Amino acid sequence: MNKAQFIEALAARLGSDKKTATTSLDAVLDEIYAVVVKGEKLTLTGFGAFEKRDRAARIARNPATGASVRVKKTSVPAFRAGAEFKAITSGAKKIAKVPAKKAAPAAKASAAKAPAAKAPVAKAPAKRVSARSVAAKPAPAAKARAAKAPAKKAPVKRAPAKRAG
Amino acid sequence: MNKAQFIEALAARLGSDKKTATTSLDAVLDEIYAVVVKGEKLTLTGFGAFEKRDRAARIARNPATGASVRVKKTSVPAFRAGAEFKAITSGAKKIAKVPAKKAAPAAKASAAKAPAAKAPVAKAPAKRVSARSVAAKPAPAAKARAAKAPAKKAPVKRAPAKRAG
DNA sequence: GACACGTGAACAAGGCTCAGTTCATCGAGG
DNA sequence: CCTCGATGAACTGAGCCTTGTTCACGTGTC
Repeated sequence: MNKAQFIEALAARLGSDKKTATTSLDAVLDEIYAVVVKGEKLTLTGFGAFEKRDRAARIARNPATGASVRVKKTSVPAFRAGAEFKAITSGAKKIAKVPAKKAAPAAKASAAKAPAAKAPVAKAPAKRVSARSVAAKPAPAAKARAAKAPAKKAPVKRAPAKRAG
Repeated sequence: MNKAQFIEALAARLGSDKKTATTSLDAVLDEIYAVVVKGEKLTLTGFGAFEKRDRAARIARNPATGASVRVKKTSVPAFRAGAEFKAITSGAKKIAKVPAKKAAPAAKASAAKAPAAKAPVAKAPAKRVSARSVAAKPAPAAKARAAKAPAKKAPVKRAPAKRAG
C-alpha cells in the first residue's frame, strides 16, 4: 500500500475527504520528523517509539565491489514497535475493525471494551500468574533478586550511551 | 515526548482542538495497524515503510539467567525509515518549520519550494552527476553492467520471500 | 501530465537489536 | 483520580539489518 491508498483508507476511517486525510497524515508525519530531529524520543504507547540513534564512524563495505568505504559518524531514525503493535502483528491480539467514522466511536467503544479486551487479557495474566507463583515459591527467588541489585550498581559502559536518548 | 504532548503539538500544527488531533493520530495509527496486520507493506514515500516480518522459530536466551528458551515462529512489525527521514535526521536536509495551521499552508508552500528544496537538491545531484560521469567513462563500467544483468536473472531464494510482502 | 526523486534488488561483512524475566515507574484511558 | 498495562533497564549470544552503488520502475507533487 502506498501513500495515496493509505489516504483513502484514512479518509474512510475519519469520515472525511481525502484532502483532510492528507493534511492529517502529513501533520502526523511532519511532527514525528520534528520530534526526532530535535533528538527527542517520541513514545506512542502501544504503537512504538521513534527516536534518533547515533552511529559511530566505521568502515563499511560496498557489497557489490567489496570495496571498503569510510562512513562518517551520523544519526539515523529508528522505530521500535510497542507491545500492542507486536501483539496484533503476531496475532496474539486482535484489532477492532473500524469502517467509517460514524460507526467508529460506537463500534470502537463497545468492541474495545467487551470482546477484544477481555479475551487477550484473560490469556496474558494467566501466564504471568503462573510465572509469579513459581517465582514466589522457592528460595532461589530471593537469591536471584539479591544478585540483581548489585548488578545494577555496577558501571556499565553501555548504559550512558542509551540514557542520552 | 509522550502521546499527550504529541497531540498538543499536532493540534497546533493542524490548528485544531486536541480532540480532533487525537482522532487524527489514532486513525493514522489504527490504519497502520490494519495494513500491517493484513500482511501488507505500507510505504509512505520519504518517511518510511511499515511491514510485517516473519521470524522463524529459534532457541533464544534469557540473558539474565542464561537459560535457553524456545521461541516459536512469529511475526513482528518492522519499520524502515525512508530517504527523507534519514536525510533530515542526519542533518543533510532541513525540515520546514510549521508553527500553526493558519501559517502552515502559506509557509509550507513557500518554504518547501524556495529555500529548503533548492539547497539540498543542489547538493544531491552534484554527487550523482559525478558518479555517473565516472561510471560512464571507463570500459569496466560496461563489464559491471554485463555481470549485473545475469545476476538478476539468477534464481534468488530470498527474492520470493520478500515479494510476498 | 511531467518531472524529480524514492524505492527495491543484489552483493559481503560488521554492527546492532532483541529474546525472557523482574521490578519500579510512568502513561493512558475511563 | 484510579487502575491497569506499557516501558525501560540489566543480563548474553544469535540472528537480522545496514552500509554503497547502479539501474529501472513507480510514486508523489506541482
